[in-house]
Amino acid sequence: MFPNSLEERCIMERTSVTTVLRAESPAESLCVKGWVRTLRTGKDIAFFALNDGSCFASLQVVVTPQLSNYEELIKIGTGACLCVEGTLVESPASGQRWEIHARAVEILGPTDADYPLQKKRHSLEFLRSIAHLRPRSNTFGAVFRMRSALSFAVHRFFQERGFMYVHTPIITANDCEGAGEMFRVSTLDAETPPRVDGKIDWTQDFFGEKTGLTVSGQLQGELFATAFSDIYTFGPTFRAENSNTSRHAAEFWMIEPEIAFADLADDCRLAEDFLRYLVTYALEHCGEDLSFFNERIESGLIEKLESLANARFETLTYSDAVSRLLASGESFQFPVQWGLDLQSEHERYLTEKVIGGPVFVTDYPAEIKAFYMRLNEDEKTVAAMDLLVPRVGEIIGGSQREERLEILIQRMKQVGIVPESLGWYLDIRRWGSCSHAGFGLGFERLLMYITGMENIRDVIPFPRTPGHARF
RNA sequence: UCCCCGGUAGCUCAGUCGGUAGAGCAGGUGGCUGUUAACCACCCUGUCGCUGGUUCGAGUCCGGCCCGGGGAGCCA
Repeated sequence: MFPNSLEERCIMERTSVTTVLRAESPAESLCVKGWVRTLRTGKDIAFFALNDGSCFASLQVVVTPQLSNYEELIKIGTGACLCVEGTLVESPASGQRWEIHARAVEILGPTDADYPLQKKRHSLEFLRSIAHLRPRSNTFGAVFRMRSALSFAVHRFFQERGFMYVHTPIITANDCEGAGEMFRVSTLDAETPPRVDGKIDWTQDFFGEKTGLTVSGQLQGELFATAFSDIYTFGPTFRAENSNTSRHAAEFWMIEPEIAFADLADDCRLAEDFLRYLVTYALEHCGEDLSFFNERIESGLIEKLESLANARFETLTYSDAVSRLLASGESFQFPVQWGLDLQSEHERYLTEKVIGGPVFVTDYPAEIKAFYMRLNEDEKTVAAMDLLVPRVGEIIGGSQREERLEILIQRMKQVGIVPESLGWYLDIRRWGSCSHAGFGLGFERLLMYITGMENIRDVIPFPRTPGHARF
């Protein structure tokens, strides 16, 4: 197509910027491809900062008028895509160790004056409005490299421990999981759906019943835990809540391990190991990106993460937590009283002031927790746990599950769920039931904690929130 | 969904008491430089979110709507 073009000659031997920057010695000839972040041009010399996303740093390309297309090159704009072939040498100037002296530069994709990204600081809101271009910015480059690295770390943690990865369904007919509003999945004609007695006849829908997008893989996860002992899910989750906050999205990714032959203490130990592993992984493998977040996004971030990685995780019962809050003398906006759920301000006070580190709050009143959590001996509380960390509050929520059939049925009736509608879930308790436990971690909330980003939309490649499904 | 704040050039923002719109960056032209978000000079850039109203006159004051941000609720 382009015979003898530089691009064609380079295809087999492109070197990533991250590889080039890790070089031990100079190289006579190599080829890099990427997008121009900033450029400084002059009559006798020009500098391009070339970035290919393989790492945070850009590679300095030095271009001189000896190149036949020099006049054309110094007219390119930020964002142009280049193929550069040249010599890798140690940089004589400060600011970078290596630079490439170009022998040939081909403009693979030019830009024009309309290219929205400039070599200046943009607001996160503006970048969000051009979600298709923001991965080329420093901040989002770092965020999405981090997202990829931590996804891998999640799998590595569980796989190293012999957990089985299970794909729970995206489409589900469980309308009573109680975890939030579901998106409807239907092939019925929205204009004129079939009706019986004025009501929509879902039996004529694609699946023969009312279905929606999953709000949690936990129930199916429990099934697999009672066959494979230790399992985890890690997949997309959907909530149709009209909540417009910096911490909620309509589509997000959730991690839900489920372990058989385990009680609440085992569950807490797993959650502690997991969080410590992920934070340590980030510190060990994402140093360059973390330094950027530490400098530009959240000052003190690395110190916060190191402190968590080395912290002792305390445990406090809900009853003790309420007593400690009442005894603190602190005036809170929301009331503290046994039986009421802890508010965000209470959670942060507990982890930041009372404990001064990560803390599990356990054994909540049954009335404020889900039906599947195991009823304690006192018959007032359930074996639930929330892991609270400084600056964020709740980051993990889990429980030991109710494995006793009669008690589970009773709890379902109390909260208005028809037991027959979840017959398949009850069957676990009917045949070969065993104690089991698990927890849920919102992947984006973890990312927010580790990167310091304050809006959930800024850690999702293409965020979906009420009124927004563009790109 | 509720409460608070905001919307001015491509971007970030200023705009006094209501008197007819401005700076930096980006873009263009030229100069200069082993440069580091380079620098210097000149040039270009506007439906002041939309819509009604008050006024001789509205970016500025008032109502409605749209969009964005923060907080709350719900939760992960």
